[in-house]
Amino acid sequence: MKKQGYHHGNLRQALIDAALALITEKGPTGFTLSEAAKGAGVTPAAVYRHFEGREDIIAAAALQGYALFTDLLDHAYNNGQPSALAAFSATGRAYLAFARRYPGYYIAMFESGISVNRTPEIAHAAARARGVLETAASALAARIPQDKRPPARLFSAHVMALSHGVVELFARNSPGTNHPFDPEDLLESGIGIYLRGLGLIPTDC
Amino acid sequence: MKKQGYHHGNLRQALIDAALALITEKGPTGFTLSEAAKGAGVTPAAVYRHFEGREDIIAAAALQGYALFTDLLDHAYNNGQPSALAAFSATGRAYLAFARRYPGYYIAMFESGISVNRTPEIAHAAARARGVLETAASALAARIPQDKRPPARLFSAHVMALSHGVVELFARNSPGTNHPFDPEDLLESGIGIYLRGLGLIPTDC
DNA sequence: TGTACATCAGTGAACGCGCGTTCACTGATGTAC
DNA sequence: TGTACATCAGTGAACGCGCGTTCACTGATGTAC
Repeated sequence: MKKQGYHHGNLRQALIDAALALITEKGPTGFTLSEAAKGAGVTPAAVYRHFEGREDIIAAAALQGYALFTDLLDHAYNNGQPSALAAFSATGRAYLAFARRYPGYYIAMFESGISVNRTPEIAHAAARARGVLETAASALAARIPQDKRPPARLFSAHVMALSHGVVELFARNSPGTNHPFDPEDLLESGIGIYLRGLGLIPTDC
Repeated sequence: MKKQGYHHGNLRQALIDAALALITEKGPTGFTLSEAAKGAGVTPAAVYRHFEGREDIIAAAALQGYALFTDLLDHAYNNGQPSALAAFSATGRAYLAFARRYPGYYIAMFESGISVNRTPEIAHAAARARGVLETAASALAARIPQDKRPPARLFSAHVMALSHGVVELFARNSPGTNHPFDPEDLLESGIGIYLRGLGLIPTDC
């Protein structure tokens, strides 16, 4: 937050950061253009030098979020090392870790009402993130006999749904709600059981 | 919508219905007290005869939603008949069916920002719904050898998370988004693989 | 059955507020000569 | 190095709007006698 006089320096990013802070603190509804401007130490009118309007700020935040998300997933995937299974699990954990470490981005991406199809850029960024999960799923699927192999997209969709559900239902600290399970454990055990169901983890039957 | 003159008859329910319609159409943000009043054919001020304010309407809708949700889940569970497994699967399907048939209720319950702990009534209603899923999970868990049986709450949480994730990521028709999978198939296959992982459906290993 | 009256669900005008957005402007910066 | 000027990122005042909420009110309903 280095602000020296009339010109801001990097107002665009400062506005996105302010928006993320507001979203994190008060939910997607609690974000207004005016307040984001105030957060960045600037008049509401100045916002229009960098964004088309209120929604455009959230969209920009979501776009950044998808890029970061992809990076984290990709880093967790680690080119499928040390094993397809370990890499896949790590990717699942990274999903939850992202949601917990960057709630503002997560909300902008999934809860703000911004459609992935708002701009081609966002659609592309979201597709890249999905791509990482599907790559991880493919590598893992290769270990299942071809005739009983489910489409990789199907089970990456399962893992996405499970992860998203865990985030939304169990990783949001609604005041007063005390969840009986640690979200990380919940996701880990859920994916474990699921992978056993696919025959990718040995059962003792 | 039978409105005969000065007195409305059942304004309270009419307001809830108007709120649900608005929420369904425009999302949780697109709901305003004034517009709900207009939808019910009444002055905004009249709302205060029945509700404490804007949020109170959503809370009332959510409460009704939880009651209906519980009924549907309970009906699908059907006292565990014809089998624990079939009853459990039916309950999972009912989760998704509720979200698709009553999107307004679903949004009020899960996406509106209304906390389950807002009132004891809502908390209780939500707990009842969860109770049905846990009962179904318990009956099923009884078929797993006791020493390797996971807590019923754990795997009912898994199924809730998977179901919720499927609803949020794949059952919302964001304009322009074309999902490769039918949500019902996605949930069904996901639960199937999961149950196989628990050893509740025979594998051929 | 008819009248007086209490109850209560609605009206409609008014309010203050913060919002998003616009506009003509001005101060700072960087560049050409 | 110094000056003139173009560029552009910000200001600040103003706007119209719809919001939630309040208030004194009034019309409709139901009940006591």
